[in-house]
Amino acid sequence: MRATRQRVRILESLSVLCDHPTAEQVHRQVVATDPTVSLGTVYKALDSFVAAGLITRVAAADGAARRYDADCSAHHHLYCPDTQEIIDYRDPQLDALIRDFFATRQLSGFQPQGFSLHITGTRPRLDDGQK
Amino acid sequence: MRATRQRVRILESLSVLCDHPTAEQVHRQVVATDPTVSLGTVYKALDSFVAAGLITRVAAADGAARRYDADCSAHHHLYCPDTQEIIDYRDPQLDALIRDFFATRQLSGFQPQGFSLHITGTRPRLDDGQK
DNA sequence: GTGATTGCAAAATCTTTGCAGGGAC
DNA sequence: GTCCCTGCAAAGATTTTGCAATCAC
Repeated sequence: MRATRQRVRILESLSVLCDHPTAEQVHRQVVATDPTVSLGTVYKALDSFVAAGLITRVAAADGAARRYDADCSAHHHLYCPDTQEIIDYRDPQLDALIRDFFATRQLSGFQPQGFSLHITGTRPRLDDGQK
Repeated sequence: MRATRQRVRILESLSVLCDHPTAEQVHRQVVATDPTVSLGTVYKALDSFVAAGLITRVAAADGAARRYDADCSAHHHLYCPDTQEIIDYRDPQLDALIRDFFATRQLSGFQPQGFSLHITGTRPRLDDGQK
């Protein structure tokens, strides 16, 4: 994959936007440092990144726009319907628990490759270092 | 909520479409039995149903359109990126496992209300009664 | 030089909205 | 009768696409 100026800027912006931005939000961030980058390019670049496995699309139940997640390490999501916030949640113990569960319980015909737990709840304030 | 002809038809269609249809697919199904129902009405009715808790929106990572799930009982999703299929997966043991986990581990500031596990994998063929 | 990538703008999708008329209660 | 709901069509929002020019390699 070619390292064009635009793509580098977009990747930079993704790391700045540590939440789960929409394509539009990524574009706004990119334009702040490089006003010539077009929204179409952002869409194309994000597609490329997803195809390359650099980022993932987040499954947002509500809200119209798709969102992207710059962080590809396995993690889970806390979702607050009130604020539309999506917060990363990491917990190795939880991962192990689920992984062990599927190790013993075969899903016939389905080969699990990964999983992500979406936890819905209210008033997210992860004021400890949980994130 | 008023039980209009259109809404009844839409609910019927949702139960026929046991997978996770888009608004467009619901509309096609409804029109098959009642050609006068408009797409706009389908959107409005689906919104009402979601607000009333009768159905939920499914978090589809890929694909442009939102999808709806007529089944509100707690369940998980098997997702195959190749076929874009979303398959319901139910497992009380898994539910208990996760519920117990969060019972002991408090997320500070976040009050979990529900959860859903999204399992990504390949070639789903749940040829047993797992579904 | 070659082929992937960009910018632009138009098109295609998907969803929401406004409003007058109609139906459920 | 009242107020919510419908149909329609237009608007809005989001995403994709085509193509000539440009850039990374």
